[in-house]
Amino acid sequence: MTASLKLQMSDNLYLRDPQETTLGKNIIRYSIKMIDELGLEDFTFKKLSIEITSTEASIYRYFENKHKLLVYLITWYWNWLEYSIEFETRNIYNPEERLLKVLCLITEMKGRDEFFPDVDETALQRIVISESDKTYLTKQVDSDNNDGLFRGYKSLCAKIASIILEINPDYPYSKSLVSTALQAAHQQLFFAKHLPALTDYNKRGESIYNYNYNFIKQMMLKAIQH
Amino acid sequence: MTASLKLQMSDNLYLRDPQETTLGKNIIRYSIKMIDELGLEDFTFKKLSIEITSTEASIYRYFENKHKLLVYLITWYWNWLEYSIEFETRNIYNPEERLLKVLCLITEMKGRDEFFPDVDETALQRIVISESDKTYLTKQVDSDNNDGLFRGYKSLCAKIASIILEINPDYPYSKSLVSTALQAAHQQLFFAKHLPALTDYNKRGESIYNYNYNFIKQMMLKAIQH
DNA sequence: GTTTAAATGATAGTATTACTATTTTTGTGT
DNA sequence: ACACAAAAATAGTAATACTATCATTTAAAC
Repeated sequence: MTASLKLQMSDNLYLRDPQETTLGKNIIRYSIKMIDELGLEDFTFKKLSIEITSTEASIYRYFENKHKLLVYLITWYWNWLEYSIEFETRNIYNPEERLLKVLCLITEMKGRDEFFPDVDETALQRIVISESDKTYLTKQVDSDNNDGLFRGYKSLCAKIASIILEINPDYPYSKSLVSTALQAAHQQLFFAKHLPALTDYNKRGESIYNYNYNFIKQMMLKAIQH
Repeated sequence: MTASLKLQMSDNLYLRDPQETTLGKNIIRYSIKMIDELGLEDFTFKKLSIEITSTEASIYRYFENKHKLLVYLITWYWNWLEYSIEFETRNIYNPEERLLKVLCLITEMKGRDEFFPDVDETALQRIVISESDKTYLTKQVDSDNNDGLFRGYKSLCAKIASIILEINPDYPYSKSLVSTALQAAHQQLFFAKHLPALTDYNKRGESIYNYNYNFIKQMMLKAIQH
């Protein structure tokens, strides 16, 4: 059995649900591929429509614009991460242990998850690394936030922050620490690849993912210790 | 005496030095104003040229494109920060004390620096908060890096990292910690304002700047302690 | 199996963006 | 008064980010 799952995406993220139709699934699949390859700025609905032999107008029926599509993809990733955390920390009752598992999930390189055959998680992780900040670094952030576009990210942060509070209920910066760590998890990967002077990663021996895990683990555990 | 200073900007950041001419200074002054008001995506050379009653073509003689102009502005800010660190930590010989001073400089709200009358540092700080990541989160990051566009940021990070190593020469993540902290210093301000669910800042009492200082101080000092 | 409605495709059009090119004007130094 | 560089004026192009209209395919409902 290879059951396939579907993440429930909140309906403010699209005009028409892309998980419901072939065209919609194509939009998701190929937008991931193309944003990964071209970068967000060079990616256009026009190019996507050619790639999937459809039309711009059809894509606009699913997503208001490129920005909304990006938010959708990134949110999918956060929802997927939160789901894997849920899944992988089942039956771990010790909060320290659970936190370590979470850190592992946050910092590891993602492979394909066969439960979600329509999404290339590896490519999507690369997109998250280089494009996710652009979802909120805009002038319309407040209105987007009002529309609930960032609920996925907030929910993920809240979940991890709650583990921290289990470990140390007096730690006053749980949410700040989590949002900082999540950011660092991606930023350090980007830096290691493109601006290595901004990290201490040194290829000999360790993998970058391992380096990153250790860096963030050390930072977080020290920060929250009594 | 109100001497005015000029930060030496490396010449790969522009086509014609904007600090040399009235038009150049206008480009700097009004691009800061307009990017702050409109956001990077809605800011165009066309609009800027109208604001300063000049032409697009004239602006293009100073900067290859909008992206390069942004990199210039952000680099100016990093250079200015590094210069203020130099200035403000003179005669502080204790590295812990120096680090605290640096953290203060990184997290405080910037007012106008009368030594640089052409730059509105307060507006520029807001731009750094919401736009600085966009300097490197592009597909051309490697070629930009090759052209030396990120030297200012690297130099700032290296300087702060060296203080950390003075405090604890065995700490293996000095540069990662600094790049993470610098990022957090801006990100948390942004979140506090626009996505407060991602921080623990709670308006009662403390200012956001103070909150942020304390958060980052706690995180860094714990991380580097023996 | 036909009707009907929804989804998609085809086509066209617009304002704006991100430039490049050329030519004229202005201002400055000698 | 002349030379020269900087800037302004003007024009033009390909691409982007849409919107609108209408025809066609498809799928669901009766």
